[in-house]
Amino acid sequence: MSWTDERIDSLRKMWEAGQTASQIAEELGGVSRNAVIGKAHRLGLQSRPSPVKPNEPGAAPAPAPAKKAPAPVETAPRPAPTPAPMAVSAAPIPVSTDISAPARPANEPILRSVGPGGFVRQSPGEQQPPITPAPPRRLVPAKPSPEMADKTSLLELNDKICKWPLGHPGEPDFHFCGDKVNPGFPYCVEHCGHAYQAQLPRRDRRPPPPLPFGGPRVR
DNA sequence: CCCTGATTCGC
DNA sequence: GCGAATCAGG
Repeated sequence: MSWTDERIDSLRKMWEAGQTASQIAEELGGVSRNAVIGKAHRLGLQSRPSPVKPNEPGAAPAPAPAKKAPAPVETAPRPAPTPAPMAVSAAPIPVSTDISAPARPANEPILRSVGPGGFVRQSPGEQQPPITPAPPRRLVPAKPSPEMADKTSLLELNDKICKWPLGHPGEPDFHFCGDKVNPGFPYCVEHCGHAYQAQLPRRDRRPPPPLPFGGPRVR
């Protein structure tokens, strides 16, 4: 594989979006994690918070046992590491379900029970969902933008809507189908047609584009 | 062990 | 320029 303009562009975007080198490599395909890192550096991409970098030039009495190359200690003024702002989407997602909490008479006491371990159970109409679960690390920071307004985000997935991904993780407009699911499946009828074929895929991920012909017969 | 990014250096 | 090998921290 070679670094075509497109691939370099993808690398740039994903790197800047905070994807790990492994993820980028996997996504691009045909390259190793090392290749991605190497390329990123050659491109002059800003290194993101590395697990192994908090270097202070001031005190360096440490022996630093260089086995191979006694590298001349270069204290290049590294630009401030980009803090990679995790945009927590304070999404006021309208959980419109039919379990609409009926307004409880104000004077009626809240019924709670205490479960094993001492935690307090909430009563049915009492769910307070203000706590947005911290998105798993590695997720691309949410970008609250108008373009995303009607896109189904990861956080909005549930059992009733199609989870078919559109676009690629890390790209700004990545989202999910969001249509009503084919009952019993995670996708809508249309995408079930894509997901379930005569035989499920092997270990591969993306056969379609880069195969002029020669690959397994694709309809 | 796993993961991460950084660096080196032969090609 | 490329990337495997290696390093080193979490």
